[in-house]
Amino acid sequence: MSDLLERLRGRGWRMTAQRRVVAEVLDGDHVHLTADEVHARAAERLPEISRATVYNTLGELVSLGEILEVSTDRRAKRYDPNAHRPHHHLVCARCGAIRDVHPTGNPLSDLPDSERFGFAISDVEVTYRGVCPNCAGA
Amino acid sequence: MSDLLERLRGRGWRMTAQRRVVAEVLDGDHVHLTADEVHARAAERLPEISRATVYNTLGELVSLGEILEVSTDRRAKRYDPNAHRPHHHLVCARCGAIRDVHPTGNPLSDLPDSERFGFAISDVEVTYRGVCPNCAGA
DNA sequence: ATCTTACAATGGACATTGTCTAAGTCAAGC
DNA sequence: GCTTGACTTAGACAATGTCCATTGTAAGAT
Repeated sequence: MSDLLERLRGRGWRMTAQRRVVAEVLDGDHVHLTADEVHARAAERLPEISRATVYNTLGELVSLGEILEVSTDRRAKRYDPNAHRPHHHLVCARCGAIRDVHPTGNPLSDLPDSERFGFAISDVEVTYRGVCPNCAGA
Repeated sequence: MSDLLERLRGRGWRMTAQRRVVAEVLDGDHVHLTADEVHARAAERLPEISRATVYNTLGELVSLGEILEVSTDRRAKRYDPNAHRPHHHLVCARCGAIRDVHPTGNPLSDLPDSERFGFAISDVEVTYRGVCPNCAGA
């Protein structure tokens, strides 16, 4: 267990049983869970936790910069605990598995001024899609 | 009007009044409409057209490679008639406006083998986000 | 021109994901 | 141990999209 709970408490986050279990669910493996998956895992330990609370808590953690929202498909948003190192995503077109990746280079420098249309660009998001070894082997 | 309808007919697409108006709606300006916006514009000319038909027709046009689906936010998918020249998107973080952009370079070459995890990568999608001149001026 | 038939359109129910609200509950400070 | 404002809850609601059974029709065959 990392110091996520400590950091949150230090920021004046009111600590409730619900928030604790949500934070602990995310503070494990670097997988990319949906809100409902987080809710299911949280409910194993705190059966009465409501969906709304999970949604609220996830939204707060995103605002606090402790986790990232990832939308790689039209389905549910996923939550990425790896918020402290910039990265992009590699998604399996078959099974939807997501890996964090760290490309070299900066896509921003690939966009000439003439293609910026006066926008003040603040962020670039890159999603690689392909078939993972698991799905390809089948 | 381009030759979109001709191309579709040539591919054996059964031409109905509904499909014609949907194709014609898309065959105009290179804007990025949602399915419901397409439905609204189509209904101006064919008031009885149903939502399901618009969804079906858009899905078919995507399968045929005549238009592209774009998902730049968590809201509705948008449809991009500019399917014949590869491009990426620049999205206004305030108003959601979308522009097609053509970055130089190839993001694929920025992803070393060690970061591919055995995936057979087939596609890269780049989304630039920022504030458009309109929203910045306000 | 009419018939035939497979393919398309329709409307409405349903599914998924997420948001909102009013009322009850509780963590943390006094 | 109170008090209080923040938190949680259940369920209604919203937005987008999909599915299905029924009805309609485009286009080839006669």
